[in-house]
Amino acid sequence: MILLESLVMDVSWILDDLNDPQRAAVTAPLGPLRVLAGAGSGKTRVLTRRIAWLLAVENASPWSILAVTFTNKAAAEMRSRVEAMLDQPLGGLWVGTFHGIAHRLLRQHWQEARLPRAFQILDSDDQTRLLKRVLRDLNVDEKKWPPLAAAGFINRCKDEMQRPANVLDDGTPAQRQNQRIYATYQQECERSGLVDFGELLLRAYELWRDHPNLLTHYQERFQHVLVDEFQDTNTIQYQWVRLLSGNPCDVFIVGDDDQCVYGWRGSKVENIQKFSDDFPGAQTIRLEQNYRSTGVILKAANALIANNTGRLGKNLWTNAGDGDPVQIYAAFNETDEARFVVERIRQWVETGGQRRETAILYRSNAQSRIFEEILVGAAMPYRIYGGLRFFERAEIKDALAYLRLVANRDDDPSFERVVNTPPRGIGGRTLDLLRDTARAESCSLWQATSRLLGGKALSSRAAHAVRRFLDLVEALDRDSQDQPLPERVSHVIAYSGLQTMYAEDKADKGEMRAENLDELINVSARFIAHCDPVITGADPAEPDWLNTFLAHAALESGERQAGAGEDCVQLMTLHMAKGLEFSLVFLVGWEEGLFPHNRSAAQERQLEEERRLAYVGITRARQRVYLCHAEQRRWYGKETQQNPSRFVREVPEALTQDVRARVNAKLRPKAPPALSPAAAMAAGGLQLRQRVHHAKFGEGVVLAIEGEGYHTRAQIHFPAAGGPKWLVVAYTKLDRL
DNA sequence: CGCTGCACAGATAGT
DNA sequence: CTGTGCAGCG
Repeated sequence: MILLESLVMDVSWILDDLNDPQRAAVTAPLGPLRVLAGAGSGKTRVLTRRIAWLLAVENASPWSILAVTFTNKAAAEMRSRVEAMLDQPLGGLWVGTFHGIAHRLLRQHWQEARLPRAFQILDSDDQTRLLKRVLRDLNVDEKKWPPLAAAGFINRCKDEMQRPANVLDDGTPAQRQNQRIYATYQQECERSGLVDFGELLLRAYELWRDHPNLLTHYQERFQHVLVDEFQDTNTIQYQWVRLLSGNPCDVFIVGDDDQCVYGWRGSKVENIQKFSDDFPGAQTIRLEQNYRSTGVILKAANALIANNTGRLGKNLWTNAGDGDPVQIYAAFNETDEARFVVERIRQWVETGGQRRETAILYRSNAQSRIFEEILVGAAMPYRIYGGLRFFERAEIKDALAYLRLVANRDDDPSFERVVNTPPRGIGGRTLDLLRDTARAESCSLWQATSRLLGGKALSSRAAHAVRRFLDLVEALDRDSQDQPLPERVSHVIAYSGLQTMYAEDKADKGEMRAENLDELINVSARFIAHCDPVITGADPAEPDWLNTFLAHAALESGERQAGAGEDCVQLMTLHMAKGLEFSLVFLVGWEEGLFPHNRSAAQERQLEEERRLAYVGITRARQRVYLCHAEQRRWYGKETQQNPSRFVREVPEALTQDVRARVNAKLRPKAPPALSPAAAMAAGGLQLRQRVHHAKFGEGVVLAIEGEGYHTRAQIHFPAAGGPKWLVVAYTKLDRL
């Protein structure tokens, strides 16, 4: 094989730095291939090299390759890596998420998919809002049938490729009710030209299933299909890949069953396990050498994941030495935990480490708050990923709703969202009438409103207000039609009255919201500048920028790149951290109830998924990992006692080291020594901005004081000692200057 | 109709 | 603690 290659051409640039199994995967003969790639074993590298191999050695056209990833970020990175490697843009190459690719197909074949040309995408928030309305229409009590539960049911159905008609009737009233809600919701979506995330996949699947000529076209075109993170595919994604891969097929899938953490979204770890059954002749290659972590980190991760059953099994190993033990820190409470972490990062930076090489990983976003607070206090640059994203902000959704109405008048959720935003005198009564009419005539709210305006049903005052709204949207459309997108966005924000409404809102966040609206204009301008119509599915000849942008807003989480270049501590959920690596990793909140989460601990299947998440967390670390848990934590505003997570115990003791809580131990409330009068005076007498002297740190200034009595801590900036320090006042001798 | 204030429930993860 | 829903007043 090697000999043959050297005769044909020099392929060392593709294969040089690969180990044997990696090379075997990259150069494998065409046909179904499964690569089981452990954490840190060079998975992404193998995928990108395989694409390069197909292009350079197998003479594949970029046109014939489809690569699927799970996040937009991963897709963008893969494309740029391959393009960099081959030193040329590869326009014909399709790289994207399942949702992105499905969307592109539906835009291109909207007629065959029986969708209106300007169909819009519902994000989960939109979906829940729409469901609330559906539940009201069906007279279902929201208390008994939470909209979120209904959304869960519908999404599960779609993930399992079930239309309302083929939902299994198990005879329970609950199932019937859910089915009824699903059917009504679906009708509403159809009428409004709306497609939710699950629908994107299901429609794309049905598009091919019901149009054999289209399917054949794509089967012939995509000779080579590559799927990353295959362990996270759900039923419909799996079937979609099967449908696309004709026979013979070249399907190259990469995944790690131990990193399947999206079961809640319908992903099936079985998919990667049964691949070899469904794709005859499939070969399997295991990548087991880890290039990322120390021996101790790998052993810890291996020991933990060994508690799971039904794994495909692999044995991760490394050439690297053992390295430091896993550090375990038992914090008093969440504040102590955060202080400890930030202090250790400060030490890391002090000894020459980079902040961007450190990560704080938590189970749920709510945990980020306290870290943010402490990081701000320590003046340490940080970046939080996830949380409330740009396109999810209320003011942005308002603006997008106007834009969506401009694109498609029948978009009922958008209509409802802004019909009275800013307030123009359209209240609940009027809206009820509009809804009833729409329902009675099976038409959209927009159409119902137009009809009502022709009759006498509306009071003259309501009719006037409603007419103003319709005229406004028509005018927004007409007056901005010939403008480029950013001007259009700007026009809509200004003339809809949103800009004024938020600018005049003196309450807490008005000003920031007005700024965000301005930012939306910039975002749309950047979108035009950087968007590749080929990637987003726009018709390159005559892109419908408005629709393309609206789809982008729904599909792309819209995290802001600002500050990405700065050297920042990285904060994110364990889920988001999958695929990333850091030198120093803090895994925080390892407490029963929090991680594993309460709702997952009862069921073995879910517990195993939590364990895989723990595995993902540990294997993110190159050099050193900390497991932190707090004994007490504020939850829902009240203090709760917490026990260490079982996952802490599942790391063998021989690999761990307990961090002795020095200063922090003294803070524990257990039998606190009586506060001496002198200490009380010392604590009470300290003031902000006061200048003090410390025997070791020299002169300093008090930046912050918190706690009271015995617990009082002060943050004091000591220039001579290199920055601010938190001191327990009762234990510190400070001279006031 | 629109606003304010109060009661209440609710938070795992993300395309 | 925070966002949402609903009642009651201006």
